[in-house]
Amino acid sequence: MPQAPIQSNPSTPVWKVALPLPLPRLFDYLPPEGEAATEGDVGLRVRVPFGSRELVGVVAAVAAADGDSPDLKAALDRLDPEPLFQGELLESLRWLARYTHAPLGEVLATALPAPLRRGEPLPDTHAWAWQLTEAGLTARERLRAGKPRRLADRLAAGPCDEDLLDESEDDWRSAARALAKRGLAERAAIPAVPRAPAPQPGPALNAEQQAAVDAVTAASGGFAALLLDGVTGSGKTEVYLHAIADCLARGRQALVLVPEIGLTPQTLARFRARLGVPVHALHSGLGDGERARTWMAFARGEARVVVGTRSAVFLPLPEAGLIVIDEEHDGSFKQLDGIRYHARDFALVRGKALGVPVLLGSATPSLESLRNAQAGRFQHLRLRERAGAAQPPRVRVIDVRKRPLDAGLSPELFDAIGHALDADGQVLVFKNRRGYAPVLICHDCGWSAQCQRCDAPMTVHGGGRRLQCHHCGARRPAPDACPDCGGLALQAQGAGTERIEEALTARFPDVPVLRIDRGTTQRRDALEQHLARFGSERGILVGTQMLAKGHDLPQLTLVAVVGIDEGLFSADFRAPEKLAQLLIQVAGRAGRAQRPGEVLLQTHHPAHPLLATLLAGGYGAFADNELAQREEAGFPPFAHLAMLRAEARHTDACEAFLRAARERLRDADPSLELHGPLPAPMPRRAGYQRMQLLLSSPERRTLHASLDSALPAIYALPEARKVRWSLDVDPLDLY
DNA sequence: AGCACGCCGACT
DNA sequence: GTCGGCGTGCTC
Repeated sequence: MPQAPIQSNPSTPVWKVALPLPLPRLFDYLPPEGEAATEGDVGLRVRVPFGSRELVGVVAAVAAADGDSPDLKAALDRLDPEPLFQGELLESLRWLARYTHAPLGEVLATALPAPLRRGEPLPDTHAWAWQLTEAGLTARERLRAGKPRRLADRLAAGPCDEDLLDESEDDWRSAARALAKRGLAERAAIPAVPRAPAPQPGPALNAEQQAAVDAVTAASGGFAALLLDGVTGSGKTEVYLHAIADCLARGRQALVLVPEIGLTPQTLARFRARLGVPVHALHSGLGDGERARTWMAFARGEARVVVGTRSAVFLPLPEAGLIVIDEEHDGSFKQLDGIRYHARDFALVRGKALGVPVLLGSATPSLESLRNAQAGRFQHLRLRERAGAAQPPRVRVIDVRKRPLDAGLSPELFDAIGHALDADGQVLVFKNRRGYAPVLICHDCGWSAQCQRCDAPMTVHGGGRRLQCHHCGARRPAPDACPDCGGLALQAQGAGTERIEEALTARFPDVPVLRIDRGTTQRRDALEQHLARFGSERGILVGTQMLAKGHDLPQLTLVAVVGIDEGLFSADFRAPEKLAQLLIQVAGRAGRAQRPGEVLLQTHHPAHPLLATLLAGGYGAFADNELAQREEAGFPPFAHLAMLRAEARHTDACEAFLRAARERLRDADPSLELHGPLPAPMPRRAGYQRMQLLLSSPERRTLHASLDSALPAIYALPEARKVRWSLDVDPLDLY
């Protein structure tokens, strides 16, 4: 039925609703008939008519309607009795919308689990308990000895929480089913109440760890940013666990953010075993329902600890006590599409608003964080000692110039691998390129296999039989003959993990070789399973990024890193930082236990300053040097960047939009540095042409002020409707 | 972002 | 003669 427009009194307050649309404004609605809009409605989820459809939005403000807005429609529904977004979270999300220059409605939608975003009712977060029935109470003593009897005996003392059963009884579920089938026991919903923590003691802390824990404890009760800068194996996690245990003991909630590959069953098990309270996990592998339940359990103050990836930074924390960001330098904290937020930076904003300490840990801190520590904004805590008896690995550079290579591996490397295997050690060969080979070329005419939809060569897979584009996912069989000259001299050029695996298998036929990359290891827990099967026998692991951290491999005695030369000469100003972090992280995998480890770096540029600095002075020396260079060149953290990107079928539409946008920005602030429009480093991707305009300013405020004043005009550009455009504040890649 | 309205090609 | 292509305009 069409909604009749209702004439409203211009001074009556209305709902200003943030809707999940790429439009930078709020929409006015009257509350449903018979209801009044009050200040207490701010943060409420509401269902509203919008054009010919219905949307779920959030009341962002209650105020008089805009004078010039058309006749108002009434909202259809209040979705919750109380506002879902309240207090600190709502204010921090408003900050995020301003900072990313994104519409508030899109930011709020991003912060919600999908079912709540769709307007579904709030999920139950009741805990479940088991109890004996009347029949069970009388029949218990007649039960035969066994698991059901043991469970019944336990329940005779009173109802028992499933979480507690999980911790103390194995296989209680089948016992419970058996009892339930005979009507002796039943499952009942009970209110979820945070349990008093029962922490288990861990290993004794060394002096540096204790000092770090003390610093966090001393900071509790107010905001503080603490950078825990600790070499690999120095026991950062122990510091987190102590700080979290202290937070729990004060009756407060703790949020732990970890990179995508850091959230393993092992990590969770360690947290659970030590903290003695339920530890919630939050990551993309979870179902929608579970994510929504976790969100609500935190909103209701029932849940205490969460270990989660990027999006966990949006959890409500009404009783917050501590935020931890592990591997704070990791790029996966930055979202690359939709709302382009950085979870580490947003966590700092939330910590400040909540008045709780934020602990950022890394063996290889980002240059941004090191700069903040130098400037006194972060407390700098250092862990220099490796915990236990572990020795730092020896690092050796292999000069491969003029050496014959097999799959990119030098004879010296094969020898070193052979020796390590002879000593019953495990070997890791790290190559940051998956597939068989990065390109297929014709040795007769020079043709190479390019993706039809991207400006990129196709990667060779399947031992040379298939071609795959790593940018758009296109696949096709490799041709038998050159499509250009018809010749049969097609060659896979270069080497990826697959080809290295092949070469190693050929060279060491009696040794297991396991390849780990996104091709072999899609699922979250597959890495664990593969490594478990690999065991602690002698063998070779070949892999990408995925192997740089996470799982402990105590038998690893040799780590070889090949293919670092691209990183030494990349155009990306962050390439040296990424490479240094990668080398340190990978090297950290060697010799984590009693056996001393060795790291081999294979390169054509053994005298490169990055390697020299890193080897002589470690990550700290590299970082000092790199910060000086960034300052010299006017790059972050000494300048502040934003990237305006546009994509369209035709490049002229992109260019027209970015030129017009540049004029608006120039008008807003003549001092703003503008670079472009330029073609993106890969100009065509999945059939779309892409261009970009880089904004840079030494002052963050200047950058944001210019964007604030120019963006309304940019939204309104006629050229804007012919492209897909986006703004990325603090871009990580200039791509 | 959707979705409707609106003017030009190959089909029952 | 219609179904449908996606250009463009709007959404309280």
